[in-house]
Amino acid sequence: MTLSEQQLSLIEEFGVYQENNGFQPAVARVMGLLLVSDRAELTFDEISEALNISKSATSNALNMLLNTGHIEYTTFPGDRKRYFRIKSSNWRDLFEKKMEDLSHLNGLLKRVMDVRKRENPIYDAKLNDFISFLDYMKNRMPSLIHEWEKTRK
Amino acid sequence: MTLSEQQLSLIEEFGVYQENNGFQPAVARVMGLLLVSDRAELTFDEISEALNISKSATSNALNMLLNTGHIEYTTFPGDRKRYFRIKSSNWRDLFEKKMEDLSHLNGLLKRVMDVRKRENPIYDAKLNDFISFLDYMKNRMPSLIHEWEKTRK
DNA sequence: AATTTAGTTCTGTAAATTATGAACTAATGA
DNA sequence: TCATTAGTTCATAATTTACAGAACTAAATT
Repeated sequence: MTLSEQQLSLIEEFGVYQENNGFQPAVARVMGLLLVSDRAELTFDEISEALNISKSATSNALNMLLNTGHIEYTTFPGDRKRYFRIKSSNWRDLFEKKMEDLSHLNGLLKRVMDVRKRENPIYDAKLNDFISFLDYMKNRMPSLIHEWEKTRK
Repeated sequence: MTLSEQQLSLIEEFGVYQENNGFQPAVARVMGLLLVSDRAELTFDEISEALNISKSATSNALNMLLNTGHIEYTTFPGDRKRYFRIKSSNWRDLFEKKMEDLSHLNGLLKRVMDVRKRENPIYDAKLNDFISFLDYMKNRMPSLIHEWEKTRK
């Protein structure tokens, strides 16, 4: 399997992006490779060779991605290899994780408001604003998604 | 300055949350402390003592947060100390960063679609869907924010 | 039965991160 | 003038992480 310059640099850029989302470097590169490769499904050895990472790193990365539900694999009769691919259903999950993350933040901020006893309540107004903003966004999400789905048909 | 059990554990939880957003542990704790403390403004030594971190770690954390615009300070005549507080304007920025991050992702995904030559275009449909979904969300954001502002008045 | 294949698991370690403590500075106060 | 205050800077120590390489396993193939 050969990768173009563009594919290689996109793997790196996507890799860095996913490192910032908490993935290990090699794990993030595997995701990038499965995303940009011309073939949707790649074997263990193809991944290891394309990214120039050891078998142990490859094994670790693939198992991590399998456990977290980011990839899956198929097999073919009479072929012991597994063919790994990105779980396409996971795109929407990625968005939802960001939203859940904001929800988590909002939970923390609400507890902040409960816990602290500010002598000067001026500082509370802005924080309350933000909390209500996040609540509003969260409430609007389902209808937004619904509206988008309508535009698709 | 004394902190309740609740405040202490909230500092830790918020700290972990911000570590996942790429902040150093001590930096994340300083943000947490400034957020939950009863007084909105704290001095260098109060921060250092409350969190039990060295002066150098405190200095590093405060300068980092000042440089990135997360905190600011006031001074008072005849008092050499600086009084640090969270920049309240930064709440909305936090949300915007998440949105920009999704925008960055979408840019990468569009390039993925350009670069790869999938023999089986079935895998492309889902990705295209997600790209269009992110575009839709981005376009709707300004009006959503506007709507929220109206509910506030 | 021996070899190959498709991985996994187990050390070891290089590199990066994060914090400490000690020495320093620059301004203020006694 | 000497001490104190409010920090900063630097060298270094302690962790953490991330991966390589070698040894291993379990199934299939020869």
